[in-house]
Amino acid sequence: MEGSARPKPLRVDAQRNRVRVLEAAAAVFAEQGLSASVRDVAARAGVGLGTVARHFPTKELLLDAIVLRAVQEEVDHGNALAAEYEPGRAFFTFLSYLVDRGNANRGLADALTGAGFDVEKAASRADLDVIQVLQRLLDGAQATGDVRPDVDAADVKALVVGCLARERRAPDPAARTRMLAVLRRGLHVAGP
Amino acid sequence: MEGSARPKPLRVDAQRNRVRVLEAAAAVFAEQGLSASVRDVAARAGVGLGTVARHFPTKELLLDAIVLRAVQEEVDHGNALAAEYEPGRAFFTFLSYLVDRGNANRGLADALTGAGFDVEKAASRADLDVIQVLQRLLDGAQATGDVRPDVDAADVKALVVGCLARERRAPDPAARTRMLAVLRRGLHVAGP
DNA sequence: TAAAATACGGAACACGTGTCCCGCTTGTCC
DNA sequence: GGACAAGCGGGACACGTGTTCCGTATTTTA
Repeated sequence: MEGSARPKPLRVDAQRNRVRVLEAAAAVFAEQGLSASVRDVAARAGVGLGTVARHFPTKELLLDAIVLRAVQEEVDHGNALAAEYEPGRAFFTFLSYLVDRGNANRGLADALTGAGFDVEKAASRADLDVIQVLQRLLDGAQATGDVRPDVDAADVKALVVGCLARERRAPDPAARTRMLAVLRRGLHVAGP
Repeated sequence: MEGSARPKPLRVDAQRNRVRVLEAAAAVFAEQGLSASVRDVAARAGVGLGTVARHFPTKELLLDAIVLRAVQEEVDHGNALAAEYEPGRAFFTFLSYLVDRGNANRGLADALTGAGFDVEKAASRADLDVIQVLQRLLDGAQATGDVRPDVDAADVKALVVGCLARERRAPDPAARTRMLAVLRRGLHVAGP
């Protein structure tokens, strides 16, 4: 009830360019992070600056379009995990998933960190949604005694940010495994 | 063999201004992070832009002066801990110290993260020194079996960055304690 | 196919920031 | 105390980046 109820449909070339801009923006932000310039996006899309600006009058709106879509995928994945696995496994699998995604996409890592993009402000839903899903999975894992009860979702998010910081320069799957193992162990409830 | 062997000693007002600039820079970078502007530093010091630029021709040199000094303190503290406590305690105390410092000084947190300052490049000694001390303390704690043997200093540094990310918006001593507890537990060797 | 509406490209502008420069001031030395 | 060197302030410049604007090109519609 939004994209189809517009007063006037976009011209075909405008539709095509909009898609191109979105694809280019996704690629550029994934590679360079959210501080990449709008010029880079326009060049990658093969369009002029004005075209980008018309579809997304402000860089923040362009970031919203990209980041919100990606975050929605994360939220969906988190909910799917919650439905499929028992709480503890769902939670820790989601952690691993977040780390993988953040390492593969610098823009997402930036969004999680809050670098160059105030997630809580304009695109408020974005970060909060990740936090909310994280909280939901965390609640489940804490209820079953799989995770120590004192930590909250913001703690977990920060730990994920730490994992992303590890591979910022040189990707290293072994390090990723180690970091996640430390998190797993650190978050587990103290044994008897 | 450096500050006193200059061809000509600085004029007294130049010496005074140099100190003022350094103090202002330390304060501004601590508050705003390393991306704070040189103009802010000059204004805080009560001097003109030219004065800052003469003493530190480039922002990078100014950052070096501030960051290297602060990092040196951290290194010294780490070495003192190594001398005073047994390895495990020295290591975990140093972690706590790094987190406290990073939370109290946004510039140091930026330096640790590598935000707005390529520590490994010009001021190479800076970050590497923290890494080295961390590695030294870590080696000791691993030798005594206090810390799991697979992690390296870069892993630990990244985890500290994660702790700093937690309090970036709103300082929260309770969260800090929790995060450090998670780290402690996560880094401990697996029990029998 | 011709007229009107719509979109395009990229130059121009605004703004923040690091760096450079020069006329004036202040400290130093005889 | 006067001459000269050294330092000072802050305006000017260079540069990157987000945003705006308008003459031209393309699509839509009658």
